[in-house]
Amino acid sequence: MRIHWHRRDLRVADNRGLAGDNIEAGEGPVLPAFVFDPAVLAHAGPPRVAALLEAVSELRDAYRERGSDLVVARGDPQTVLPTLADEFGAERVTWNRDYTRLGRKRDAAVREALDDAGVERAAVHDAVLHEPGTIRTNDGDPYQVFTYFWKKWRDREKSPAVDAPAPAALADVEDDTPVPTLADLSVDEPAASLPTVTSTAARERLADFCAEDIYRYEDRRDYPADGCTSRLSQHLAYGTIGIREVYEATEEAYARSDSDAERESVREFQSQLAWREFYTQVLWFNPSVVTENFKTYENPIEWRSDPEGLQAWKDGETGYPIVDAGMRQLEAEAYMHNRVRMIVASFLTKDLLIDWRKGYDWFRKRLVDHDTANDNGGWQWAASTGTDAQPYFRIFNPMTQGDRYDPDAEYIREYVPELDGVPADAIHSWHELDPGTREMHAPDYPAPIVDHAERREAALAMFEAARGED
DNA sequence: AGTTTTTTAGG
DNA sequence: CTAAAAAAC
Repeated sequence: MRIHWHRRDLRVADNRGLAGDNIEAGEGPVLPAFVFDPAVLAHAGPPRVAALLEAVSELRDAYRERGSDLVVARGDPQTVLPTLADEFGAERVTWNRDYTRLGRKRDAAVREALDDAGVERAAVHDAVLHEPGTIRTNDGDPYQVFTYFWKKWRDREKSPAVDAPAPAALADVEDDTPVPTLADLSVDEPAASLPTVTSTAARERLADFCAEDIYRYEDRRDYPADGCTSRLSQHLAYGTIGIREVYEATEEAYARSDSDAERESVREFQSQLAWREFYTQVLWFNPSVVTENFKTYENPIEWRSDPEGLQAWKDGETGYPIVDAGMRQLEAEAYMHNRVRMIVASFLTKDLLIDWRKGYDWFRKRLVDHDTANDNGGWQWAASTGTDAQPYFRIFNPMTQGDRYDPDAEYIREYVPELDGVPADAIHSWHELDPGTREMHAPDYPAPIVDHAERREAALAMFEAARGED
């Protein structure tokens, strides 16, 4: 018997480790298991733990429908897994590889514990189409620039989705250990209304997206009021859908297109999948990026300490409407539109001049779809500390961005009720209205807490100093 | 995956 | 004079 240890691959279909793809999977049935690891849970906020519980419950249902069960345990995996192997007489444990620093440390400890217990084990690449290290520059180095990575990624052959294991391949077991509740795990009920994070929801979403919105994606993905993005991020974060299945659906959409514009739009979406894998390989080769700048400047960057500014940012009370709308969407839905993520990240780092780590930590606790590689890559990009760091090109003007991507202020008004009924042109020129006019339009909405033009200069000076120039 | 300033074109 | 394009940062 083999145990498949589920982590961020909470599905039965298109699961390479579960299917025993490309590994010596051994004889006998597969016993699926999930371990609630306090160290991992401590790292997540309520939205992510709630989503995890939902996904694990549905996974268990899927196994029960197949006449098997998901064994649920709690504790440190390095002690739990050898115990489970012993209890069920499993001679082998498999899992899908985790590319984060924390995950790799945990997996190394589990490897050692299983070796000590005389249990065989194998880790499988599953979460990405092209595993870290397989796409390199012609000199053999991992890519640090997306464009060239993308060209190779796009042209390389992809492996197909793998089938769910047949019921006969699964262990005939029953486990009456309940999936823990939030209370069992001492985690608060999330304040946000969360998306459904299950394989069923993921498949529906993928099918819907590929039927229609994928063809508008290129033109409309940056308009947060449009809602034509895939909304697959939480599913990719938990693995409630497999990446090969996602890719195949986009290829089918490509085959159905009847114009170059539609084909380009599908490719544009696929490039977003490639961004995910680009940042995954950046993280794999540079595990310290979770806490350190990817790019080293001559001198340390002199980020400011501004607890009030940070709090206003978190609360969505900065007086910059698009920034506040984004931060309030995060609070309400544990989610934020990607364009707005860039805007609020630029605002924190380039207007408030606050260290990106403060923002990254907030996102990590709040976002239901948090993914270390993506979020860290995004934050370091915005902060000009990541790959392709460009201080001059990465200072967003929050008014211009709002005006350009939410021209009718539809998105802004949805999340900032104080601005309900205020004309779009007043919203987009909020920073230059005189206090009396602001008071007249929206007495409860704050004035801008900083002057963007001034802070833009300060940000440039901060990077000049870091670069060691006068 | 940008913004601001300067230059040029057009009425 | 405005608006679009190009250049600079």
